[in-house]
Amino acid sequence: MTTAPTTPKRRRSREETRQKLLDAALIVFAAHGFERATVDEIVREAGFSKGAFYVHFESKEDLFWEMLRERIAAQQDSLRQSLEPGLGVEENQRRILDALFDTRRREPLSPAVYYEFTAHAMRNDKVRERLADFYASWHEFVTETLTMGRAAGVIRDDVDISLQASALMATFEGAMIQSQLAPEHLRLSTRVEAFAALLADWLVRR
Amino acid sequence: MTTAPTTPKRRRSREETRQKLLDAALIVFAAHGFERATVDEIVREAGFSKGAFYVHFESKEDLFWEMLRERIAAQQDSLRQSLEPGLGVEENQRRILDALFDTRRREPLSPAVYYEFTAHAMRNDKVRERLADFYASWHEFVTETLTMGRAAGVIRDDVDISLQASALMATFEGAMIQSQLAPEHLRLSTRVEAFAALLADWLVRR
DNA sequence: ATTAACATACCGACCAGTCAGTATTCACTG
DNA sequence: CAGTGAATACTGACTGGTCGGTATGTTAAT
Repeated sequence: MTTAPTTPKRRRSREETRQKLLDAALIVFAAHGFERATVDEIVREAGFSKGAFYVHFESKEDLFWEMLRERIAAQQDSLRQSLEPGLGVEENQRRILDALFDTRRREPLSPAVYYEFTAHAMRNDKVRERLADFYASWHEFVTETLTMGRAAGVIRDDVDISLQASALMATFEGAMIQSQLAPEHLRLSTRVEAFAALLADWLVRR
Repeated sequence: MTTAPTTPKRRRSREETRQKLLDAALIVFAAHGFERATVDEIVREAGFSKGAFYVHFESKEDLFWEMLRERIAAQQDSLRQSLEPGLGVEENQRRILDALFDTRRREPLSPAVYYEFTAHAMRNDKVRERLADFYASWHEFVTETLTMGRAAGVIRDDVDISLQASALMATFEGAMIQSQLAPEHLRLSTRVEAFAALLADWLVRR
């Protein structure tokens, strides 16, 4: 009697290869961005040949979508885990903002990659619509979180919650750009606390 | 006796060519972005040959900087003109926010071009530093405007003004991204007024 | 005749995607 | 269990095309 039937060797190998390609893609995209990253470098990094790539993915963009899906899911999971609804008002508010910044700071894919692809999406309707779905899922996530905050009496409830979520997301995106781009003396990454305080002042019930 | 000595024909022709190339570049960059825009298409659009291009510009990136400088100056001029310090509080606040959105909406260079180049800058220190200078000039502009608003008693003055300017810029950048990217039901461009009201609520003295 | 302004042909590098071939594993048979 | 053919996973040389930049030629003003 053998051990419980595992997935066949073939199949396991296939999935391993796919995952290695995804991992390599994460590294290469982070280093060079979407346009400049080459399939050749991705497969070299993964230790495979070009042919292997096109067995697993239709195109470079196809691969990118897969990677994006994985990353966004991971980010949302990370955020969900850092929210503890049982804590006090002050503490919870701080946690939300800290978690927002921390999660993005730890992200292996640099903000530049997201912005580059966003720019790409702005020019291509098909791509834009697909990326908009991801954006919508973020919006939903933020709205849910704000709803929890309102229920706990932490978040102000005198404005439209969807608009509130949009505004929070907009502010956050902009802050991320600044943290990457702005000259040192204006950089917010070095004073996240101050910025978080501003955001809090805006969001919090008063 | 001839008429007053104008600039020599040679020279005038040279400057005209340069300007035509810049105009064509604006169109082509807007259509395809920085990476995908080709020098060939720019010169075709301008009605010249490739040789002419490299007489006037060192490289594609060189041309882009020139264009960026021109566009940002134009935007700031446009904003400056729409601010009339003599008006009432409510009216002036509305004008500031409207002007912000309007100016960017009318901009011939699409937001995508800025984001793509920003992403490019995030990966290259030399480029980043140079783009950061432009960012700093925007920050200075916004700070000056806020200072005027404070003097008029319109803008709240209980937070650091530099941070306030950064936050306003961040929010605005994010809103622009959303207006290009978000799905229709979340798009802010169709409800700028609501967003402006949120921003105002945050900025305005209370 | 000289020179500035521009034209044209070209180069070398790059790169996404293809395809015919190879090595490895699996399924089946006797 | 050995043997065998077929399917699978992957290889890597190749293609067709693109594009930034250059070298050299041509024209017209001075």
